[in-house]
Amino acid sequence: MAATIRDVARLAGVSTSTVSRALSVPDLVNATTRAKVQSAAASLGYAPNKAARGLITGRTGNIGLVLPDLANPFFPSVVKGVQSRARAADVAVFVADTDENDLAEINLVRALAKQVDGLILCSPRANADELKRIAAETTVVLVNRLFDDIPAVVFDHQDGMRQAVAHLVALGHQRIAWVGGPVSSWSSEQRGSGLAAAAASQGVELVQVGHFPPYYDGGMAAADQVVATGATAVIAYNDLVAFGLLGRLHLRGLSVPADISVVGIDDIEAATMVRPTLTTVRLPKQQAGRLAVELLLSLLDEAVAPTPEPGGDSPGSQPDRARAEAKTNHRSLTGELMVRDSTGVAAR
Amino acid sequence: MAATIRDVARLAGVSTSTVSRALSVPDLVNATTRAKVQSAAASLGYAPNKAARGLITGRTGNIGLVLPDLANPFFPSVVKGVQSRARAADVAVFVADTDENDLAEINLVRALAKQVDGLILCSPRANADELKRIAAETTVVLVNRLFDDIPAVVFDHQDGMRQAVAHLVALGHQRIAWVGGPVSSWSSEQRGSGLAAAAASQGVELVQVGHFPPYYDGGMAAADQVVATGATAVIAYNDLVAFGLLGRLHLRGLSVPADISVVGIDDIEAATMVRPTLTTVRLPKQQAGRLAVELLLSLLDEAVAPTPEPGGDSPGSQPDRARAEAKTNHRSLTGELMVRDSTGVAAR
DNA sequence: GACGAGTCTGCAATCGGTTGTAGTCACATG
DNA sequence: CATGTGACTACAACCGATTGCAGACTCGTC
Repeated sequence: MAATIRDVARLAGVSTSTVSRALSVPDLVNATTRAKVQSAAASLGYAPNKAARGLITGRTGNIGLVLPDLANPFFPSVVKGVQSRARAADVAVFVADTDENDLAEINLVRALAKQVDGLILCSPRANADELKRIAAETTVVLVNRLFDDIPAVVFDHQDGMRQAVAHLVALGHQRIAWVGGPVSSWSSEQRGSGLAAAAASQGVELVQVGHFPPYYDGGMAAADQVVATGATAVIAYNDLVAFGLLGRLHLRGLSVPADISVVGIDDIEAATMVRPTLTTVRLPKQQAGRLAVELLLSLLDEAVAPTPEPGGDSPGSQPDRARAEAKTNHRSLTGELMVRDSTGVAAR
Repeated sequence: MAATIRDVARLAGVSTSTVSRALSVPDLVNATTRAKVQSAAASLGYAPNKAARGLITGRTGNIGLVLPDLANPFFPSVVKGVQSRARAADVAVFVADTDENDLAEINLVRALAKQVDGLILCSPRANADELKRIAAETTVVLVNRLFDDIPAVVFDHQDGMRQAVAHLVALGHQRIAWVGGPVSSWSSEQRGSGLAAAAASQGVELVQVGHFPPYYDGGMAAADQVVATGATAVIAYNDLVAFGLLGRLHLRGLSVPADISVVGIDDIEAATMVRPTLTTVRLPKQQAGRLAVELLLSLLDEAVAPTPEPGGDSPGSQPDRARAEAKTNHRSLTGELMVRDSTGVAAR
């Protein structure tokens, strides 16, 4: 069906090796030969077979993207970022949805790992040991999770939470509820501790109302507990949970923000579609996706053209530099508070 | 790194061909040999290299899924359906988002086509000629679009629109507005004509207010024209557009459903998160995805073990049966009206 | 005990590329 | 004119699997 390198070679009157070189390392072949080959290739619409190339080079030109739940609008944004960047580098992206299931997650990772050059794990639920093992046998970039020295792109939750708390404090809130996400979620932990720090430094009370599924229903389930805390403002693990809070609060006849202020995290598109529109911390999701790809690609390049063995000739020297280098594999993106209608001056 | 077939062969004390057969066509090898091979393979954690296999078999074990916009929650649902079914068949899925851009669409298709066994095109925007060409050079299944004999999974918009109109008629609405989607959208056309038919047969007036982008902003833009028509009810191209209508109507101080009823199409999750909750036609999105994969896989099987040439021995005979067979490549799924708070008895 | 039939297994070619190595050729130099 | 040099290009092995074909082996039968 498709043209092979042999077809091109025949048409150009050269050998297949010359074709291969003319197309991948043009400097190695004579200019006139190169031109012949290139025009032959063009006229046949030749494109090298990725599988065949991968067989010999050991690289597939594909990457994998594993995430918990495509139905959560947070993730499609990341996917878009990943795709746009990957496309520019001419690599294709396998996308896999784990349905928030950590078992499915490691199975998918295992299955994908063999077909890709590297993997991007977005908000992985896997535990530390599994993560460690995965990273040991595959090139991996984490998004929205930090673990050891595994390269990662994360959001600066400390800062995001600080912004949210500052906003609420300015509105007079003194007692803020926090609706946590899944226990296995790194970002939930980060957001929680970021909040705790922010609340402490800004002199307000923070009360956690537990862990809830990161869906609308999770927010519904949390709402009554939030009300019971007597807090005048609540920060939700993510926007979906915030929506659930809004829904249940409305059912109970409580008015937002008059009776209670609600803050989300993520800034998914729907945040401006609900009423009241949702005050939330916007995370640069697409950018995270793009950065993750860049990080991954640079790691892959590095692997093929390895930098001099760290400490190879002078073992133990410059440990600080080594650590600093490792640090550069962690990119932190800051969020931005979007103030909308769901927050107002504290009740009472 | 990973174990190859040679490693297994060595460990089992047989040749690579025996290993290959023992694992793929077990009947061909002696039971004891087979057991030896299988345990060797298991102990090495052997899994055949897909690229190498693909090289000789011509099949990659991958499929591609192309869709207009992952940010529209309609599509992630389809993706989920596709993935769950594909995973069961051990095929991996490339996902590509075209950003509603028909040019990007054909480029992506072209790029993907070489790396996959088949393609699922979801709500493709490509025109007829391009579609024809694509289908000619790749195994393709369409979702949410019908064209010629290309295998497809579609939704029965006739019926969905009939349900929506019946609901509105029962509420006393006599003049219904229709907010169309993109002009290049097949489903918009279908929904429009389905509506026209339903309105005619049920004796109510239908007024189209043009074509709008399938986003929240499209609904915002359409709302004022809808109001100007004097219609007491409006059906939107999809839920996102309906949300936009709700938003703009609210801004204008109109109350839904007291002043005007709003109906969406899709039933994305957010339909129950907005206020008022949205009456909408639920489309079985995941099922569509699953069916599309099944259709695609069966077509691929067929291609490898082709059925007797249609009309080969008795040309021209049984044209009806042939046509009926072609028809079986079109699956139609019916939607279901979800009545919620955005529809009520007609104003006045 | 030899031969035929029937099973099973191994050899080797093949898929479409890449790449180390050896060979060709033109040219310049002694 | 013979030889050395450098710049290209062709040959062939190889990546990891699959598969047609032929050889080996077992067993039953005459």
